[in-house]
Amino acid sequence: MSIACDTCPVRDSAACAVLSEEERRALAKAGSTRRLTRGEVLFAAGDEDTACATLVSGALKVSSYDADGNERILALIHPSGFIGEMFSPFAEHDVIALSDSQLCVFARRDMDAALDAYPKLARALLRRSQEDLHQARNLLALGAGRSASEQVGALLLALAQAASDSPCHPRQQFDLPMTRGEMASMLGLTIETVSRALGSLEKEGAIRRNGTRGIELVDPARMETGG
Amino acid sequence: MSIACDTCPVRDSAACAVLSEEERRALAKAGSTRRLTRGEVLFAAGDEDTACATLVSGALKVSSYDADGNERILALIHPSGFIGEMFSPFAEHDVIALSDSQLCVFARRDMDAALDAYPKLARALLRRSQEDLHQARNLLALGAGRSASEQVGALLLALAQAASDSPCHPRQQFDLPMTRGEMASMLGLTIETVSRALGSLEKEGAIRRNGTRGIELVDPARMETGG
DNA sequence: CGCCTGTTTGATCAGAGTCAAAAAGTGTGG
DNA sequence: CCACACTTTTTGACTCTGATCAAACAGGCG
Repeated sequence: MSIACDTCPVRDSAACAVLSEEERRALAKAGSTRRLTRGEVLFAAGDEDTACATLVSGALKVSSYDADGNERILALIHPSGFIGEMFSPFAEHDVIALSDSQLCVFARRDMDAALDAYPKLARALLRRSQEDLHQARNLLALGAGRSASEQVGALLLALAQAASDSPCHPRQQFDLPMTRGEMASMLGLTIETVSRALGSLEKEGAIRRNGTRGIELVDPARMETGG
Repeated sequence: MSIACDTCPVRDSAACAVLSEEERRALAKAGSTRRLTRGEVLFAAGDEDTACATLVSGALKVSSYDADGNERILALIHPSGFIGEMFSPFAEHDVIALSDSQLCVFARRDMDAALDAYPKLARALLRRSQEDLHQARNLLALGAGRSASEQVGALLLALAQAASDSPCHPRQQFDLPMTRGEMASMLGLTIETVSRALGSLEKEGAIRRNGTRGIELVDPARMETGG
């Protein structure tokens, strides 16, 4: 099924943006759109019918689970992000919708052919992959030495950044795209600790809360010296 | 200065292995070899004269530093690994030799041209980049929920894996390529905790130690249920 | 309204951090 | 080869942050 590239909200920022109109149309023929509701699984770890996708709207999480079944969130995927195994014979991690999402999905075989046909595309994906790598490493660095409150503060900053339209200024008011439990499993903390951290950040005036999900950044600098 | 690809120990496993003899020779003309001794800095965070390199022998670490100057190791690079910024205008993290190392270095401009000239190379680098991404995420997952001893055990397993010639069996006897402090900063622990963890792993018969650096895996299964 | 899920708050506990000092390696020059 | 200085590792005693257990609270939705 063909995709409406003309009205695609990420047509200028996704990997396929490097293609010409004609090339893009050809690629779109091979792809199909898919909608997910919150909690739906896009890929499950171990899947062998590997595919890949560009996220058009919504948000995804990449998760793994420890021996006791506790989730650990390894990455968030935002619109225009690319996800999926191009080389491993099976999916390494679960990919699940954090909110209702819309994707542009390709069979691996077709994406493989596209890589051969359009060298520009391979380069664009390489670029994305390296950015993802930096994100993953930044998430690693985020945990280093910092206290629980500092970690939560840093996560809020990152989420504010992701919620922003402009590429370098965070939004000062936004809604959390995830539950406390999901924040906890991104940081390796517990729900209670995250909740307390948000409480103390608010008490010392770094943020203001609006209901359970609404966040307003009041004094971002103060979050990095968290109590 | 041209490189002796004919005798290169990673000629079949590095990214350039996908090139033909002739293509490889042409690429080698643009590269130069470099030797580093333990502790030498290959790239420093913020560097603008970005370059990239394939590691021929030895080992590298990718590090960042928190506000107090404490190191956090984000990744290890092993022979045939590729390192360097291809797209970011400056280096994001420090890259430092863990042991005496030998590299094959390319100016970004030349590597860029090579990507255009040899689409196969772009694909090979994409593959490597995705593998690095998985490594980084696995390192993230490694910290989840586990106790200090379990984390140290898992790190030993990963290092045994890396020290092995065969791609899927860990070596049961090997030398640690890093100090206790470096192990600690990979895991976000302290030197003392790492030392104690090694002590208890030995006491309960999971490993045997040979001097400060020598490790023998006795009962790998037991490490994952660490005490 | 009552049920269910998600969040907050409180009290207690344990694992890892910190500070301090002894022990084991490593390298140097006599 | 040994004596010495220096670094790295180990061990010990104590502290503190964040996990755990438990219960109250808030919001959605049938």
